[in-house]
Amino acid sequence: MGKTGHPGRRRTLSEQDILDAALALLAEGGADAVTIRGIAARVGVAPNAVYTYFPDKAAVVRGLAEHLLGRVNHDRFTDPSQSWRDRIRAFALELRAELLAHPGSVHLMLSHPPDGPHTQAVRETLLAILADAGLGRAAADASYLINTHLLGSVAFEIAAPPDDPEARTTRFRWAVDRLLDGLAAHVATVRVERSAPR
Amino acid sequence: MGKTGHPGRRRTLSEQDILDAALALLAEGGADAVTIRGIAARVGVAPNAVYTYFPDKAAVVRGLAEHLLGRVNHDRFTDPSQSWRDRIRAFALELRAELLAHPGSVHLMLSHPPDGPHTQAVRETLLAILADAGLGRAAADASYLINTHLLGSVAFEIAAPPDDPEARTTRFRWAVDRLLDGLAAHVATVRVERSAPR
DNA sequence: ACCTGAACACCGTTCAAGT
DNA sequence: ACCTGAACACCGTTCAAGT
Repeated sequence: MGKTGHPGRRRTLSEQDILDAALALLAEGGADAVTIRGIAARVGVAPNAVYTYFPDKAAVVRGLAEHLLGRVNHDRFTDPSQSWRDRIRAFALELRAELLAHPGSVHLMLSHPPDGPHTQAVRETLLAILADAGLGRAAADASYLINTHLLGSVAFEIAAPPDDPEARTTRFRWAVDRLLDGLAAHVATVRVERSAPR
Repeated sequence: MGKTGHPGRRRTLSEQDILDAALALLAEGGADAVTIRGIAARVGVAPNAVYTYFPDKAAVVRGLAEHLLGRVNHDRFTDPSQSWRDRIRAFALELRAELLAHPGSVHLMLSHPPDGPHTQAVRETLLAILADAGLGRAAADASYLINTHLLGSVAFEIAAPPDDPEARTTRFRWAVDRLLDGLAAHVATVRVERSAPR
């Protein structure tokens, strides 16, 4: 199906092959190792052949970030039997773990902000939780606050000298709890406004 | 004074000349434009001559970040006549403005975390305010929370498409206020522990 | 000590050409 | 349509040599 064009054409590669190679390079050598030439060498092709699948390096990097965000399981955060605080805590910890597992991914996302379907799915999951929490119109700002803290936090952790990883997790949880306290205080404000609109 | 060594030597450059050139390149072309060869060309010297003043590019970049942090005026944040909330708000807004004025500086700091005297001065100013706020042992974690949010926030703002700058400032202030609410709630907790130690 | 010229080992990207 | 070889315009860094 689809318009495969002429049938006699070679398509030795797929976009996924390229993203897999990029992911492997990211895992082995960090963000600096994610290189068009390195990807090409890893999939056994000339460097410029990569440009058949992606228009430029930025597109490859966005695809890579998308691929990473596609690995998060949303179901655990939409379960309404848990409190919104617990759900956001779990959400933040899961994404942090995913980003920490791929050092350099944060720098890639900060320099080339992704905006594909997986990215939007993650954004909407977070927005749904915040709406459940009762943040109303401020849900978007709260989402921005959490994303911002998450990326900044992981970027710092990767750049900083490797001290005790358990202490870093504790520090991250502490920060998230302060954030949640701040959001909870604002929820109370919103509630007051809503019950006394004038 | 000092040990200038042999008097007949040329010293056409200073470390400051190199940092000034790097700052100009950062202002003109962003983080990617900060390049050893570009700096050398701008100060009128062969590329490898830069290695006489700095051991490698990372050192230049750290020096550049240091230079930027040296521009913040600490006095405005140590004034005890203002509330700690106002002082942290001013601190965050000032640093954000300084970083936004030099697009790319955040990426430089995130990839090469600075640790010179100006960096430490900024850190200690923030710690002092947080100690004033009554955060006690949690001051370090709170400082980390604010730094993390600040850098992540600015990185996001620079990477995102240039929408209304005033709206972005409003969003930033909103986020800082949520953070302060969260910290204030924790101050109350600390106070309770201190007045009832057993 | 400070600077130069030349080189090494890389980059991303483009172009012309082959199938 | 997809791939190759060759090239262009860059990087950071090192080395040997000059003063």
